[in-house]
Amino acid sequence: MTVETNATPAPATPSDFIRDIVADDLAAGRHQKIVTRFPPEPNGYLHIGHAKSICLNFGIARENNGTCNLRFDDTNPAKEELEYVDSITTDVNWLIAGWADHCLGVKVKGSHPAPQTINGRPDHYLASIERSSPSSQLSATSANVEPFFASDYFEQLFAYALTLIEKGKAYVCDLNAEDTETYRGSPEKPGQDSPFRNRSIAENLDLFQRMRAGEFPNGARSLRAKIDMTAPNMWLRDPLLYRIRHVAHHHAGDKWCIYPLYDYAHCLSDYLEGITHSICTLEFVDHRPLYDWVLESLELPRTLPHQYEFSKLIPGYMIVSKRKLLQLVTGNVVTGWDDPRMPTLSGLRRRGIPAAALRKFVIGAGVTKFDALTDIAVMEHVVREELNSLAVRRLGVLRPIKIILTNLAEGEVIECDATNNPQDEIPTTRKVALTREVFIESDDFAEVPPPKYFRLKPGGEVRLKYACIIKLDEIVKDAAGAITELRCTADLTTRAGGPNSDKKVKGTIHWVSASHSIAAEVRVYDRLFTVAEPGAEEDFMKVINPHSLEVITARLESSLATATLDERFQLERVGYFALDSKDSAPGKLVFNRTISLKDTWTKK
RNA sequence: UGCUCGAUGGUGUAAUGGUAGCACAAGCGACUCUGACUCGCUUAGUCUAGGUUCGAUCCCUAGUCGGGCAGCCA
Repeated sequence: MTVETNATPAPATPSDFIRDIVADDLAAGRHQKIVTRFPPEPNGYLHIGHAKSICLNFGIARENNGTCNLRFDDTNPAKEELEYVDSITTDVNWLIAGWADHCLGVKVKGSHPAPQTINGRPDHYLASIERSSPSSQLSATSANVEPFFASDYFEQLFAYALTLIEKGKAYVCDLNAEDTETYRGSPEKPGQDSPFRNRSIAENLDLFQRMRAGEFPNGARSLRAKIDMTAPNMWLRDPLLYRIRHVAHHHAGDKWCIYPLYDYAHCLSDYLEGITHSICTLEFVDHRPLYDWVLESLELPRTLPHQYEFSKLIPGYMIVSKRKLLQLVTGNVVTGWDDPRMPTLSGLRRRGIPAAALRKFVIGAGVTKFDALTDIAVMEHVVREELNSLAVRRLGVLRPIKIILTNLAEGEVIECDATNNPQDEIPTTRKVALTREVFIESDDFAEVPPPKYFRLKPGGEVRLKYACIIKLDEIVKDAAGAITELRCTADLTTRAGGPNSDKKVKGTIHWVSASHSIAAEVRVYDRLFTVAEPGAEEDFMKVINPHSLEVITARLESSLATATLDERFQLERVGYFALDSKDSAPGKLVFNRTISLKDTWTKK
């Protein structure tokens, strides 16, 4: 055995203040198994901010051999829809696939918290399905399996409310919304007790049962926690627990006309599922005392979950507010929630961004309590990094300009070997056809070149990648003076294997044969906003980038005709591309540019 | 100004009483049949003032600046 070296290997897993707490709890034996949860409300699409929460909760679960439940926090039927349940389920499955899907907590379809006895005391509990083996496949969409729903706990939540009333810790209040607000006071001024605060337990019990029975109209009464109307923390001034809403619920059906509020339902949902660490964003810090109050007031028999808060992710040049995102959709700034320019998971996926890259980005951003604006360059970096090893190289010209290789005969075809991915350990090749007429990128030619221009210029030479070096002889223009074609000579001795294959030229450019290529629609995206912090703008609609989408008809090497949706391509020297999942069809291909290649020249 | 959370290079994030490290960005260079990738180098930081201590990014006090909270939303 050797003594330990000074070398400190990079930690295999990230470390942050929440993971430290989890590690401490485990070390202290406070929990046998770590259970976290990702609890979206199904009232919209998941976005990149949720990705951070997903990766934190699932990350902690997988690092500790635990479970992370997918739970819909569906306590407000007025705002929620089944469509969102489905899209969220799809997005979560996509993001964790191959990474933490073995930690996904789901339940038997239709199951509810079951009664049990703990130390002689009654209890209710709903565990996630135990996997037969760590690798057994289970997804939220498997047969007879479903995610958790807070609405599955309505019956149990109601029973807990009765208990609270019996303990004198909750009361039915007849104040309307406006008066409730008035009585609550303000941060600097203490509130006043509701005139209904001291109703008898019997009357509260009766009234609450009748609320459930549907005897009262919306807003007529509410169930409130009896805490302290003078508390400095506004959330402790007798917060509402239940409100009357005569509407059907997307998951619970039309069984209920009273619905619990977040602060009451969330902590108890965590408890019922045996959550150990309930992780949310900073705006809930003020709610934590209430979270604890509800659980402690009920004197529950099992170990209580605890809430921890972290700072949400704010990526530069993006907006992550459901309301504003909705404005982009309804205002037709984008084509929908899954528009490839959107920061939604469905948009990012459609754009071609691999889930692994997104994970690397949000995990790399770290977990703190500091309101940080994350540089979008970091995301661009991880996307390129991921795609660099993933994407096969292809030749494609976005904005073609025609070249005539005057020393090649019409119909002559020279086959060239092109590397599919130089990053592979053993790179493979394919054939691309060189013919008399080819297209090159119009950027790769300059009649009046700027300084240090390596590409094609009058009298200059350049290499057509995988083919040979060509020399520009003549620029042909039409009557109006516009360039119609460039006439060049191909030096076939510079082909791979040829006598002059080692000849060096400064520039190597991409190209496609005019006859052996296909036309395809390419959508080139840029950031949606012109400022780093559009969310901080007085009107974010005024800083929308008018050039966020450019639709181009490109010429691509013919092998791309059989491209499939799950493939990723690098058009050499241009960028990374993926087929559009919605608009592309065989014979009418539509590619999305996921991201350009890093360009350290044109920006100078 | 009631409660509450926070402040480390340009950006994000480590270091918990003992050498301020990493990533991205930026700059320079090498390599190159992708001006990509890769590799090397460089620039650049502990909000302020006191205190405790041999020693403070870390602990204490005060201040400054910034965030969050007064839905029958989550």
